[in-house]
Amino acid sequence: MSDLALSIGEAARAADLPAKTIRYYEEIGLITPRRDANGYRVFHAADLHRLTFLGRARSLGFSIEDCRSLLTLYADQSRASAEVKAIARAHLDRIDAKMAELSAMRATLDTLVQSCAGDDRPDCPILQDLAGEPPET
Amino acid sequence: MSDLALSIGEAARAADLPAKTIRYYEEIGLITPRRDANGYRVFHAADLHRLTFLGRARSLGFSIEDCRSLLTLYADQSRASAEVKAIARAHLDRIDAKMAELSAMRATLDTLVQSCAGDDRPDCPILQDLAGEPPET
DNA sequence: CTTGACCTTCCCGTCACTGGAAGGCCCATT
DNA sequence: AATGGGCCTTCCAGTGACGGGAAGGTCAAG
Repeated sequence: MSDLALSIGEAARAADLPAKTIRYYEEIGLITPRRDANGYRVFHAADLHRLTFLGRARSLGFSIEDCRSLLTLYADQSRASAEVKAIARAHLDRIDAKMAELSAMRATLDTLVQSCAGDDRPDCPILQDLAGEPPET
Repeated sequence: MSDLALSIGEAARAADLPAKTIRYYEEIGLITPRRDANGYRVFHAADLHRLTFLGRARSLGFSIEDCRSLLTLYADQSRASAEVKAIARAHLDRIDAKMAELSAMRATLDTLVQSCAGDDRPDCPILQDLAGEPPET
């Protein structure tokens, strides 16, 4: 039952988000803070709650649209946890795909870096690979 | 000694890059194909070589600016392989950082997904976590 | 009354493209 | 000669999720 009312700067500090990001979230309809008589945004406890929710979800890599869905589900008392889980699992799959991609890049790059002398001579297996020349065996 | 001369569509097929991407690379100065009398771009062997180089470098995740540097080094016969290696190693470090970030997300998400029943009931540890509620022990 | 720290909106830039519109060119068929 | 289809050209706008910065309003302190 607090009558907490914060300015955007205070909300930014409290939610550990840049004020710019908070304005952006309002612009795309993720939050709708009230306005004071002077036009300043006023953030109450519920707004702060949504902001921290967003900060946490974004830090887990959920897209903005995922966040929008998750917030909707969060507010819906009659939700099915299966819906939440489906979003999370889809995101997990994207993460796995990205990691596989990075892992493949990493493996190739690491091999190339290992094989390059890295001195002041011009010979470079990295450039050779990029140029499509077969590696010397 | 071939007098190979390809249109952008042919070059796109040969280099396995979208024509749009090739035009973009020209726009930002990565390639400078000649022009035919009718204004059409004409790609010769050297252009194709640069395009495949770019395709390979991009597929390894190098940024466009990295690619620009790598192409310059490739063309510079008096380069030091150390310069190439430095770019590659910096990129490797970025990949490692990204993978670590994804890995951390993945671990948290996986735990949450595992703990969610995923049925038609509303109770959801994923939402609880996002909302900042401590997990039930 | 001024200073300085806030706040407001608005617009541009990021990165590496992608999509689409409007129009020109070329070859083949009718 | 006209038409059709498939190329090609340029230009403009949008993507995701903000960040930078300008121009100006507001407010409490000194």
